Amino acid sequence: MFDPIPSPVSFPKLEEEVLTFWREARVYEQSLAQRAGAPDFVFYEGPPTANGMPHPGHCLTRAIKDVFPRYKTMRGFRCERKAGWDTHGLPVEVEVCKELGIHSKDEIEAFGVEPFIQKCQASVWRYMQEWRRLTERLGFWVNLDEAYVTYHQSFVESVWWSLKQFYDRGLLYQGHKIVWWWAQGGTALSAGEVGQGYRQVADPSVYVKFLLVNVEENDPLYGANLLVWTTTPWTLPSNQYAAVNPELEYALIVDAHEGASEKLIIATALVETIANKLKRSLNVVGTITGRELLNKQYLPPYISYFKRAKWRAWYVVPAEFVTTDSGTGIVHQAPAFGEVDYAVLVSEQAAAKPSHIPQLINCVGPDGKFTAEAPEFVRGRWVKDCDKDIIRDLKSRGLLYHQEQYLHDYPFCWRAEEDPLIQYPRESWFIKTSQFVPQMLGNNAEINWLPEHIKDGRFGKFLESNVDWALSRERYWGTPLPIWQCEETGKQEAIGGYDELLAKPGVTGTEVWAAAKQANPELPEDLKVHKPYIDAVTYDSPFSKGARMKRVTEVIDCWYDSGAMPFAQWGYRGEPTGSAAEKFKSQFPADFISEAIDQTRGWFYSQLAISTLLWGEKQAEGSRQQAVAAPSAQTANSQQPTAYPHPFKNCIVLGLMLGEDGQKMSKSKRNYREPREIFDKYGADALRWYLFANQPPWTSIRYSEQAIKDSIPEFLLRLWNCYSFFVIYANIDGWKPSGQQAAGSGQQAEIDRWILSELNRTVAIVTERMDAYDNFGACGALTAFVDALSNWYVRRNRDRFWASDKQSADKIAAYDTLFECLVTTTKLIAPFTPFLAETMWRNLRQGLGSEAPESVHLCDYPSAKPAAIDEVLSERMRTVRLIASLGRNARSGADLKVRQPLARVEVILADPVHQAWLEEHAGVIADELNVKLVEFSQSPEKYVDYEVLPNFKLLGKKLGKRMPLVKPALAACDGAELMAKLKRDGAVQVVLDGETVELTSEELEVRLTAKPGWAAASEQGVVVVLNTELTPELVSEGYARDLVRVIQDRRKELGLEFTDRIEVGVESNSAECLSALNKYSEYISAETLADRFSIGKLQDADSVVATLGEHSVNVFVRRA
RNA sequence: GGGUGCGUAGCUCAGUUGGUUAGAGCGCGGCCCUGAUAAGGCCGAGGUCCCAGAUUCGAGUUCUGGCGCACCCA
Repeated sequence: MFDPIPSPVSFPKLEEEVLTFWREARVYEQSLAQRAGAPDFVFYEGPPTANGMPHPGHCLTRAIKDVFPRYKTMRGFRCERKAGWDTHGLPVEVEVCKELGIHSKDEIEAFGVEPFIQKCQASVWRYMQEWRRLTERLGFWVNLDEAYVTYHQSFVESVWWSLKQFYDRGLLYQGHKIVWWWAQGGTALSAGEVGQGYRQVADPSVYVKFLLVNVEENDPLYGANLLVWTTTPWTLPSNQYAAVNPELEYALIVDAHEGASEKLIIATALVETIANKLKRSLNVVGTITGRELLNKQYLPPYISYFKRAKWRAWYVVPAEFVTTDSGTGIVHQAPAFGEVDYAVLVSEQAAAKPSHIPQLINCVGPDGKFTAEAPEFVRGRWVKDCDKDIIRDLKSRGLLYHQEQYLHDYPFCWRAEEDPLIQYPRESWFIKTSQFVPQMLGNNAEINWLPEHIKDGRFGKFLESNVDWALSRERYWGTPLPIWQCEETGKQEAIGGYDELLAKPGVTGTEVWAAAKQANPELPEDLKVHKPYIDAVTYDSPFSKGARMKRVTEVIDCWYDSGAMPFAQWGYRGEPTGSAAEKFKSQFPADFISEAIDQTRGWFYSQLAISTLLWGEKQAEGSRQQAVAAPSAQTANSQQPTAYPHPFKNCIVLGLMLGEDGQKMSKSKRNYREPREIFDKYGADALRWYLFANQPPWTSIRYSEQAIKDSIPEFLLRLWNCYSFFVIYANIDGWKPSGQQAAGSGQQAEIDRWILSELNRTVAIVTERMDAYDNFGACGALTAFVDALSNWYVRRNRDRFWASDKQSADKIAAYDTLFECLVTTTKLIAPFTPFLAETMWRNLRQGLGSEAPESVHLCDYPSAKPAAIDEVLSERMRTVRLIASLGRNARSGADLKVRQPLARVEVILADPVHQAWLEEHAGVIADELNVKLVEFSQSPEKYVDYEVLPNFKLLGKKLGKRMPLVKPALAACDGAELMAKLKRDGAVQVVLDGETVELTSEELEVRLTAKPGWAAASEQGVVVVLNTELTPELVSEGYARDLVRVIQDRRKELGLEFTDRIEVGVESNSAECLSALNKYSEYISAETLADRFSIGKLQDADSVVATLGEHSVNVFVRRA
């Protein structure tokens, strides 16, 4: 006996039961233990930040991360799934600041770094429970209990180890970086934060004259001014260069107005635009190329306020970014306040002699106020407030040529809305990733990206434009940068671990941590490698006697943490042996990772960059490349290079999930539902199936509650109904599996052979698709199979299950077949909808004997039996289904409902190849269409027109340009004649361009259409014609079928069991009708399990009124 | 401004190496079937496959240029 199926089914409730079972039976652990010694399938969890509530978009990520490991496990691999948490970074600090009601770094310092980071550590887990719950409830199997955590000491030390490798190889250096700077708060903002703060504002746009100097008197440029454009007047005191595009043409103009005359240089293309602005004409007296302007010196607007050393400034430099879209074609350059400007300085520095390297001109302090080097009238003032005064000053000195307002988007601080951000140079630590672009590209080339365009598209392009990784952050809660610096000489060294630090000579400062721990024993040990405790640890400088080594103050970008997880999750520090080394080696590189597309520059990059720099490429036989990680003297335990790709081989890049309104998901807009609500209402499987089956995972997906809901009837419920049907009747009949699979003998019913063929075809497709990481394709095959099972196999075979002889071989074969289909399907769907699969399995396995695993997730994935696949049979059955469909279509057109039996249908096939087989199976068609006779017409001309069409695909190559002539030439012939000739000779001749061409039947396609006037339907070379004549016998039988239906409805209404016997009575004014029913009383009784069928009232039974044809009938039903 | 991706039915999306009648689901209207079924089937309305060029005998599909949207970068 199988357990009876609850009705109506509640998937969420079943899922909760499954969760309990998984937990209690430790099924995940078993699934791993079972694969001990099996080949590893390596999965990396990209660490989420448990610093916000999870939303449906996270469900997609977590579902995709689940389905492939489950699949691979069932396919025989061992797939450990170590969870991870990303715990460092500014977002955590901001959360804590919010809680404390503070904003700036000063306020954090005032609060105290020590309690601050303690709060950060405690705050990281704010939403942990939600994340755990989501993970578990979604059915994402991952080892949460042994998750890696980026603030843990072992993780931090692993990161230090890798940074030490880079430092020792000269890949970690200090430099400047232009950042978006919140001057009032004294902090840089990340790109994401900057993006949040853009607002449209009007800024002054000024055209300023820079007089060319050191020009010969006879030079046409003598006395000329560069007309320079800027929208940030406050940067003019820090002017360093003027940039032109060497490829552009510039005009020397003479502007005479108000009695004066001045010589100006502007881009030729902009002369007219500027003249229009001034509302006067400008006289072009000569032209000069941008290239010729290079290196010309000019007088900067505020020269006297900056003390220049021996290096050069204030001359014309080339810059490709200069365009004629706006301005003057000459751009003021203040490298301190713009990333592109800064790049110009860097290239000038590179070109300069070592003794004359230009330095950055910057007369603004980190507080956003002008310094002593600035003109006196702005000193000490906030730069943005000085725009007007500077403009006034320029005007009074005759340097201002033109001024206007300029509308543009400008970023403000998202935490202090009134504070505009400025670009500002900060000292920063960099990793020299740009040196490794070829290696990173080589590594990338070997990765299997899904979708493929990521490789050479977004990700590849990003790698090509690689700039050095700005690693450091002037913040508090992050992995401390492990560089200690000599306070005397400034010399530095990297430290690769806490123990290494403690082993240094003359170490002091550890007592700071010890004291803190004593004061608060609850403090996690992990904090001792964090600020401020680690900063307190100093040691004797090897560089200068008596000096101390102190740590630099920075922490690192938390993206580095995430990218280091392939080794840091095990705390691996390059040891050749030991447990961390073993774990690392067996779990590197990953076979599979997945995140959304926003991780292109995030985790995908951080992993690839770190891995490529650390391990390079193993040299293949005859490889053209040197391994990049060649061991050097300083890195004695440097790692062996690894073959590309690493650290991941296959990566599914998910699309972003949008809210119900197509906008970004946002809590405030309420454009999505909390995952928990979805689980309670529809269940995790419904959500998972929606995510897997509705679209390829990389398309951006619009959250749709309706679509989640729809996945229940479309797939889950349809399968469930097949399963439910099986259990109901198997229990009624006391069926027990024979232990043998459905018989493969010649005796096997064709339809059984058919569904098993479909089943095996499905298995083949699903495994092939899943091996290619295509869950969408796999789901499509599963949907098609469940449809075939439900809407053809089960429906067509109900009679076999209802047969009264419980031991009939045919009945048992039907059970065997359906059982095999269900068991196999259950395993097939297990990775996708693990809960439904488990529920079905736990019941069905009772038919499999005691050896059957207790969980479907402990089973091996089915493999296709090629011998069971019969493509010809598939095609034949498709034709049967097509005929049935056309027959119903024809009935509908003739207004003849299916319950009305008809005498005959005629079927006409354009291609008779399967006709003989179909004739043998005419019974199925007759039954489906409720007709007495199915004929395959030999003389169909009276019903159909033939249309002979060319097979374009085949003929296109053969005929080329004559192709368009074929269709009209064929249409001009009589279709029936062509058809006859084709049948006889296998080919026909047509004349094209005066030339006779022979076309074989293979090169032609014959279409049939029903002639008008018949109850007929046609499609794809098949016509079905109904005989619509109704005899009194047929009408009577129709009444009987109608009545059966009424009685069945009534049984349901009365809540009778499937097996209950009943008594039936009917009364009617129509003697004709009653006699018709009486004639079919045996049929009616058999169909409805009636012990007695009588004309007249039944006592103790309410009647229902039914309409049979024209007649009204009272029907009585009661339990026998 | 640059890069990447996407524009197919009212909505959500499929559409294989180019092949001549462009599909599915939902929704809408009508009908049918059903003692496993919260299902299922049939019919109907609904499409300038974003636009324009090019290649080709033939383009939703390939190429070029626009337009629109999204994301990333500036």
